[in-house]
Amino acid sequence: MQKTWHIIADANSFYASVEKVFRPELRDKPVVVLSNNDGIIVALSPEAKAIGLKRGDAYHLIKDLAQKHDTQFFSSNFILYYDFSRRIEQIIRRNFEHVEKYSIDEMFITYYSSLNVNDLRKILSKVRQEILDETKIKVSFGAAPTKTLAKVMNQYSKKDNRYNGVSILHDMSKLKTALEKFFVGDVWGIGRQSTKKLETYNIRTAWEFSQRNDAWIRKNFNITGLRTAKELRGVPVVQIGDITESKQSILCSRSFPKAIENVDDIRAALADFVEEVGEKLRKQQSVCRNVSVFVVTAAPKHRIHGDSFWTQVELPYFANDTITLTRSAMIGLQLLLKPGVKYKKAGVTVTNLIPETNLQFNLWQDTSKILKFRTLYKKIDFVNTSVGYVRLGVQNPDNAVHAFRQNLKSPNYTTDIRQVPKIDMDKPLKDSD
DNA sequence: TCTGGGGTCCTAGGACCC
DNA sequence: TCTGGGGTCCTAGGACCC
Repeated sequence: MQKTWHIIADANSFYASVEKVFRPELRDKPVVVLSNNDGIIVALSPEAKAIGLKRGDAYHLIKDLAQKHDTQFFSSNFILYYDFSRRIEQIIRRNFEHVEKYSIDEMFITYYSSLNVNDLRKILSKVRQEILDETKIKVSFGAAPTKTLAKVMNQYSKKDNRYNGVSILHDMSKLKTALEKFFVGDVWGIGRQSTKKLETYNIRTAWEFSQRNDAWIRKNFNITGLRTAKELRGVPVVQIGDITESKQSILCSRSFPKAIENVDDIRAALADFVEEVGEKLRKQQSVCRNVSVFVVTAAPKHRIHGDSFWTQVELPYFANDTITLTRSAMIGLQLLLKPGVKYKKAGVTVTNLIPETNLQFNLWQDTSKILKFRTLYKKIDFVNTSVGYVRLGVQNPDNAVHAFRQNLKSPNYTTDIRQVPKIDMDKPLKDSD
């Protein structure tokens, strides 16, 4: 009989594993990847977890301790990680028909099959080995009748080496056992707030949560919580959007390495962010109607976070050219900035997106100007992706005070010919090379 | 000196309509 | 004494994910 399997493929400690690929001498060492500006930990190898480091720890606070354990730090190198993500995706797609990319290191597979559990295990193990051979990245598989249960099984396969990276829930009589040992806060869809609330009801395991009645769950955790509970019971209800589909909003924001007070510097930073957003918008062939701008002030001494201020500007027409977007963003920014205040972060979001082809004009609009901008930016995008560097006057590329601090970045080994790993031809090759 | 960034979905409440 | 009812759309903010 044909069965529907939901399978999640998830790369282990993805960013840290990618960094290790090119630095084999770090194989058994703690490796940590830092956020932009080398601020906090965003990924860590198992060895780094073992010495007590956690995702979210501030670099400057754990640096000394970590270095005692010979930890290697890296600034994040997204070009490199995206390239590996793409390679892994290709291998999965050549093996399975229904694949949804869920994040940079996760893919959901829907698999319709009458295979028995052992044959399914063989297939997943084979694909896992292909990925390991071709990219040197370890991927874990979890398979179950629902996506949420697949994520549960995936965690089991990651935590326990005996699974060899493949864990399948095929026998629903084993469901209770699997969920009774599973902390409710680790369930996909149950975050910090819900975990806290569940604690007050004395609910600690995924099993206890799943056994509550629908009305109670709906009341306390709304429709999302109810969906999670149903999935835990084995009823598939969760749908996800593939991240490769068109986005509904596009955001670019950045913390500054140093707080900025100068208005022109903030404007230049925001203009850069708008440009990035515009490029992404045009790449997915959308136009937007709203541009939101936000700024975050530098935090007072006794606080970690500053205050954040936000405003939204409606464009006169749906647009995706950087000139129109920048003009509106600057109007928004002007409303937010106060003299004498230092800012730590700024960002811009475009919302209310529709496909470019749906673009409608008002009767009284000067459409020739709008179309001129669109054509202009097709050309600018071409120039910028090939040889050139076309920017608006408000941007200030030679003096970007908001440039990242990235002191620990690895080379773009796989995407930049000048940065490919070099082999020293004077040294004799060993078998291990 | 120093603590990412980029998304999605849901809901309550307000505005507005008849 | 008593102060409609029902519907839609939009928005801000919260919770969650990686």
